[in-house]
Amino acid sequence: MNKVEQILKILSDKNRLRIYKMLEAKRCCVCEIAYVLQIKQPSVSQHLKKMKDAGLIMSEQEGLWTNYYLTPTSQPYEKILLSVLSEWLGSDEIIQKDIEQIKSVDREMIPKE
Amino acid sequence: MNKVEQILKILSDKNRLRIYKMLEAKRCCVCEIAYVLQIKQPSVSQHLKKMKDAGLIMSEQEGLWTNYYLTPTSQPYEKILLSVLSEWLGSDEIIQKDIEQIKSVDREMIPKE
DNA sequence: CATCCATATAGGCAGTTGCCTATATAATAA
DNA sequence: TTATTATATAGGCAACTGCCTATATGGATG
Repeated sequence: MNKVEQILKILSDKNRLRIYKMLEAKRCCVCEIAYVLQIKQPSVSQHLKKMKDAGLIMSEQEGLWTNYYLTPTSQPYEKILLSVLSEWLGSDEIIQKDIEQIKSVDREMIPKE
Repeated sequence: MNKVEQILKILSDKNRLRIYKMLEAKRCCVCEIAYVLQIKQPSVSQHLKKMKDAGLIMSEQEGLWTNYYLTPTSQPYEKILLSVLSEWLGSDEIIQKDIEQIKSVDREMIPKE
């Protein structure tokens, strides 16, 4: 039950749901996500840390950038749960705009606060 | 997204997950749930209120007792999500004990504090 | 009516959350 | 090395959570 509870807790936050869907669309760095969510970079880092600790996402260094991406889950229940959530969220307007935006954003061009 | 978020938030609590599975097993009154969860009656009432506000459960008066039961959902995504969660939780030891206990408990015989 | 009983509500408290600003870290570039 | 840049971490703060105790509510019964 703890694993279920943990995943539900992690995903029961609007911004983390948005992050999840963005990472589904493409690998993202912290500043891209911060730009789309319109919150400060440290807040994004904290969300990503929680999601990473829960095993939902992973990261890879690319120079100065850290690219985050979804963990390819093999656990059947988790897999199904996430895909249902993903589909459900797919019909959300904000999510749709996020995906559009994250796909077109250029990480080199993001104004630095 | 708000609906998704709300449901995830409601279910991201261990005791509420246990309540959900108990109500799946049978209609329960507050004192039965309090007995199984080993928490005080007001705490159970509060959990139930939240779950009811989220539309997850409903209640019906039966004399002094209030019987709670799962809302028959027609919303497809919610339905699938809940059934996946339910299956996943079905393999949990604590949940299994809860179900056994809630099925055999006699509401007339619960020691009053 | 008055009492009893199951449940609901109010209020308090400690722990958690999500955001922020300030600062540290680590990789790159000059 | 020093400066720059992206990210991580620390610390603070207001809001929220889940539990408790005390009390209110309302149906059932004598």
